[in-house]
Amino acid sequence: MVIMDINERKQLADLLFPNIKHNRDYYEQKYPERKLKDGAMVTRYGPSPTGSVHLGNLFSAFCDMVYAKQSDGKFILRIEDTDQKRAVADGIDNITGVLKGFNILPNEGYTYGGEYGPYLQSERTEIYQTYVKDLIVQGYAYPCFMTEEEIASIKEEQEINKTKIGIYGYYAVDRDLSLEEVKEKLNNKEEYVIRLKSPGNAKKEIEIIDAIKGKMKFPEYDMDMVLLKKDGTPTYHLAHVIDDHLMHTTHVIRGDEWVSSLPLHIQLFEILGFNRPQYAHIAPITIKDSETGTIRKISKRKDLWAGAKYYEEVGIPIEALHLYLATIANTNFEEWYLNNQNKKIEDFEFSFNKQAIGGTSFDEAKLNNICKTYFSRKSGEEVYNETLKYTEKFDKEYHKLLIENKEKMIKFLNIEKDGDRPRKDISKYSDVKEEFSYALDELFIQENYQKYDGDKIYDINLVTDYIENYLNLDLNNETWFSEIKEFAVKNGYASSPKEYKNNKESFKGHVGDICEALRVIITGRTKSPDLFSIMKILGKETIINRINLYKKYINNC
RNA sequence: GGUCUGUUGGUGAAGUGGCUUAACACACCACCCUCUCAAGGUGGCAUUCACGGGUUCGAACCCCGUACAGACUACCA
Repeated sequence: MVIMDINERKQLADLLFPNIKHNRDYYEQKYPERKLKDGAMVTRYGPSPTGSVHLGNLFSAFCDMVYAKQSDGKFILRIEDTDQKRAVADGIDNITGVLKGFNILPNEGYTYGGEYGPYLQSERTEIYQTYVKDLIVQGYAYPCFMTEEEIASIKEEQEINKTKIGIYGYYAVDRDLSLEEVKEKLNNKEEYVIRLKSPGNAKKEIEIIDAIKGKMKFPEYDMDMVLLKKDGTPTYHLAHVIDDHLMHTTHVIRGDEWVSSLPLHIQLFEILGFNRPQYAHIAPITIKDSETGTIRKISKRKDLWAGAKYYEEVGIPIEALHLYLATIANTNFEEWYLNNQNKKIEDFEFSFNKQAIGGTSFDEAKLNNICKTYFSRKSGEEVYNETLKYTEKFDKEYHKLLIENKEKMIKFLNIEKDGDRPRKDISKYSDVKEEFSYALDELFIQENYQKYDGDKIYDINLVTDYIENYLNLDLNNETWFSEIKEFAVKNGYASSPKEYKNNKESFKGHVGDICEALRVIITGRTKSPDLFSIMKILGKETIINRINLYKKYINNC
């Protein structure tokens, strides 16, 4: 075995990369240190355009944004598209579109521009190769001609021997090929990858401090990992190290599926002579599988809510989703927000040591509750306007009705909004149509008492008498209620449920029963927001029409 | 098989050796308020922090072992 000397390595490097013009100093100068204030974090989100975006991606990008923003740093969007095989048409547009749609806005990167581009890894091949060329000269990388079959049989052997799987030490057969041998293989047009010639010793231990997970110990990395693939494009590992160095990332926030490759990344930073960023590995969003009972990562296929599109389609407000992401990002956010109801997410100081270490389970009920609270704090007009944006895209018919009935709808949406106990009955934009189906005649006629789930038939004469002869829509709520009590008493009903309960034989029922009849006839359901408010908005004429509608309904029964 | 990381009520979780008779929120249940619902109020819901050992005057918190779960172990990211 002959180990190449420096001159041979230089020859090899030129042989392998004849077209690389620049040396690494060129890039080091091209991408100088950023001029940011002390403590500013430079974060980056690096999606690969392989399909639809899911909640976990959104969460990761959200964290990047929040930490950069609060420290007056930079949040970079870098597209990690080095694997052409996995690329999906429109993948990139989809990602940028979804991020924008969810109001997660990078301040530098692909489509956002900046001084540290290109931000598409597929356009950075020359940069990666420049550094790899240098690594070959340094003796830290070499061409490996092993075929897929050879590697597979090594893996098989390692499985049988129960040793560590991979290409390292004894198994790295092309590690110390002589220059002549390499030339010969090259002449034979043998295909090759460039592998790291790892200087690590697995018997030694390294310690790494992760901003979220804390102290972690690993054996030193000793595998000859692929740096450049057969087609000359980099693997994730190489691209990560070079990009984050050149873009001056200060904090690598990424999913914790990467912690296992941390020793590799650390080693790459070392042999390349780069300062390394801080790492913050975030826990994946998990779910307890209802079938198996086990905890697993969320899955776009199995979990409806896992896909980013779901939130848009169903009408979850972006801000509410941000609130939810913030509560899973920092464990103390929820309580803070409860105590600081009028503050915004931006006012909260996120910190890595308040970030969950284990998997964070998705809690749909909690999201729902956050949404309800969100809606309850919005005025009727705000809810109207936001709903309009939603229906424009997802419910054209209803959208038209909303526009035609703006004033009226806002009034409905404002029912029981004032005071410190606003209604909490809407959790998403699509609920508006559902919850206020009685508001508009067009919808009500369609629905026509189908929602009524009881089997009572209400006294039409009593209701008609009340509406025609007693109802005064100019009153306020309290006087209205005392009047309907009087009406109840006049007709042999008790004025309160309590009174009725104590003396059932003397009454036909109580005010509540009359209200129930009114409610069902007017709204088609046994539950509704404040009845008098609804009647006021609807007006006497509409109410009378509904009584007639109810008559028809009864006759058909 | 190997490496790494986790394991606190129905759920999300707080907790970094004495302030913990385990916070808070969601869910659930009961009662109250009440014309229905939503909301609100009051109370209930882990005698115990996966299990077994150890260190300590003292442990959910530190150490060791076991079990279980998750991630990685690709020329994918």
